[in-house]
Amino acid sequence: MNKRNTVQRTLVLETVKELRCHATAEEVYNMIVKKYPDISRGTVYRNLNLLSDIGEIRKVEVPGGADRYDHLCHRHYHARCIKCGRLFDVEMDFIADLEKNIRDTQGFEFTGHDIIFKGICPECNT
Amino acid sequence: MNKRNTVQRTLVLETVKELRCHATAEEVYNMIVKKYPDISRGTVYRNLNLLSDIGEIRKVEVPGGADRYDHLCHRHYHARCIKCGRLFDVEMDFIADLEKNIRDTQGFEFTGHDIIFKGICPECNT
DNA sequence: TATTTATTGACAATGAGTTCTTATTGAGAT
DNA sequence: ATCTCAATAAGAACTCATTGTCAATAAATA
Repeated sequence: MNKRNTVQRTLVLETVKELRCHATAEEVYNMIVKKYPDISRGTVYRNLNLLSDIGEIRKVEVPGGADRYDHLCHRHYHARCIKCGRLFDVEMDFIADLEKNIRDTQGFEFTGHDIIFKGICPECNT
Repeated sequence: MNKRNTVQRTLVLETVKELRCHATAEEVYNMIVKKYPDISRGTVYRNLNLLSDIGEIRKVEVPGGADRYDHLCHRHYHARCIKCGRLFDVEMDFIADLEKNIRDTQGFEFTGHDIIFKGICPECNT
């Protein structure tokens, strides 16, 4: 099951890099389709997953929204407005060793974490 | 727009309490439907959202998985197995003042947070 | 060049959740 | 106790993001 270099795969990787941080699959698709109209959505999804599996890009799963794909930019957290439901980036240092605080891992092998803050966004707070 | 006490609403609340922590909407629905076969999925979703809006239960949004609903047990964090997708409780002190670390709140009024660890559970790690 | 098989495009299917329409019902007013 | 009517329910249809299926295509290699 070795990987092949396809035009489509290369385009997906290039486009994620080009779009910088947290592009959605749809955004990547829309960008590619301008230059390569025959590409299918499925191919974009498949390659985004494959590229994140082999560590070329990072998948950021977002509750209540489309997954985001980052080229290797800084790790960050998110906040959701409890009124309008929108998601925002939070300016806070990434806590790399948060897993150390877990008392009893119970055999779980931790590989990372997400933090989702909740609150009311400026626009809803009037 | 005042709330009414309906049989269905009561059932949803009772069931979330009964199932203890982090039940999904689907689990709540499956439990209720045994005793009350006419309830609709929509009603369960609507009431879970309503009950969490008024603070009777707590919604835990899980990236890459269905939302969970906790009865008001002690605040705690969760871990999601990236292989089987199941959710586990994590034994770690609640960080009450985590919001203090946010550099620029940008007018956002924070009211809380969730942390979801990722990793591989003991059963999947064999 | 021929062969093998990973990958693609097209699109159906899924999962989670929301929204629509119509009918019903809880609870305050009479 | 009955009336009234907005809140709510049932059930279907829908959205959105994503995955699965499969015949056709095209990289890698032999």
